[in-house]
This record gives sequence, structure tokens and C-alpha cells, in this order.
Amino acid sequence: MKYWLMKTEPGTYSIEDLAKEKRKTTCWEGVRNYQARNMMRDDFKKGDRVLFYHSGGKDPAVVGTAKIAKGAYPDHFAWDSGSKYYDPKSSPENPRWFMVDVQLDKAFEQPVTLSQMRNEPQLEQMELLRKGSRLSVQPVTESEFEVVLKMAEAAKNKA
DNA sequence: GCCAACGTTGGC
DNA sequence: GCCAACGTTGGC
Repeated sequence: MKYWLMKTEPGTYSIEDLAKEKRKTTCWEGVRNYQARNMMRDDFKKGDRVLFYHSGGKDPAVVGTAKIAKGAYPDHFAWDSGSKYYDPKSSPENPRWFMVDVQLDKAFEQPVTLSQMRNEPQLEQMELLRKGSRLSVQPVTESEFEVVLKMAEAAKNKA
């Protein structure tokens, strides 16, 4: 099993939106970066665990966990000229972009903020904290995943 | 709103 | 293949 972090702007799609979905599952369309695509297409497997991250806003944070409910398949939004993710270079015969299905696992009672993570020595190597790290989908180590869970737990008990 | 850090595009 | 121009992401 692998571990990932997936970013979303809560104004566009939040963890609350995910919680409202049927079976708390949604397809993760719209990734239009080759590095991210390659990771999703080649490495994302059903059952992988995900840190669900809210970017932008005044307190960017990991707000919960999810899992991969379905491995990569073509992102058909790329074929829809009415979609904001439309890409004329992609076609059903030769799909350029891929997506996965994501299912909510647990929304944290207390988010683990970016600044808290920056202050955690055990997360020093985390991709998210690297300068210029912009990938919307990125790998996380198992220990980083566990540390974030513990931080969420600690924040909850403190609150 | 600013801007650093990328990524992409397209002329040459 | 180089690189300038432009676009995007996302923290601050």
C-alpha cells in the first residue's frame, strides 16, 4: 500500500463536498500536470491512503484522510468541450489525462495546519514542505502519514 | 494582491 | 534544442 497527499482548493472542492457525495466517493478529474498524471496513472492503486489537503485560504491544512477507491482511468472531462478541463489533444482513442476515484475515510475534527507541519521535525523531509512544491498530487512516506494522523489526534485531544 | 517557482508554448 | 514569454500554483 502506498501513501499520497492530494491538494484541493476548498472553494472549488472541499472535504465537506466529499462527505456529501454518494458513498463519499468522487472522481478526481482535472489533474493537468504530467508529473502528477504519471504518478496517478502508474502508482495509484485501489486501497492506497491519502492525506486530504486544503490549499489556498489563510490556513492551508491537511483536513482528513481518504483512500483510493479506484485506480487510474481516462479523465473523460478532457473530451468535453464544455468542461473547464477540456483538452482538445485528448481523445477516447488516445486519452492524455487520467483520474482516480477518491473515497473519504475520515475528516479530522481539528485540521493539521501547514505551519504545524513545518514545526514538526519528523516531517522535515516532507515533499509538501519543500520550497516551490506545487504538485497537486504527491507521495508521502508511511511514517509521515502516521505522524500527521498523530498530530490530528493530539490537536483533537487538546481542543 | 504580490511574487517565487515551476511548467508550457512556440518561434527560431 | 534553446529560450523568451506567458500561465499557473499557492504561500504569504
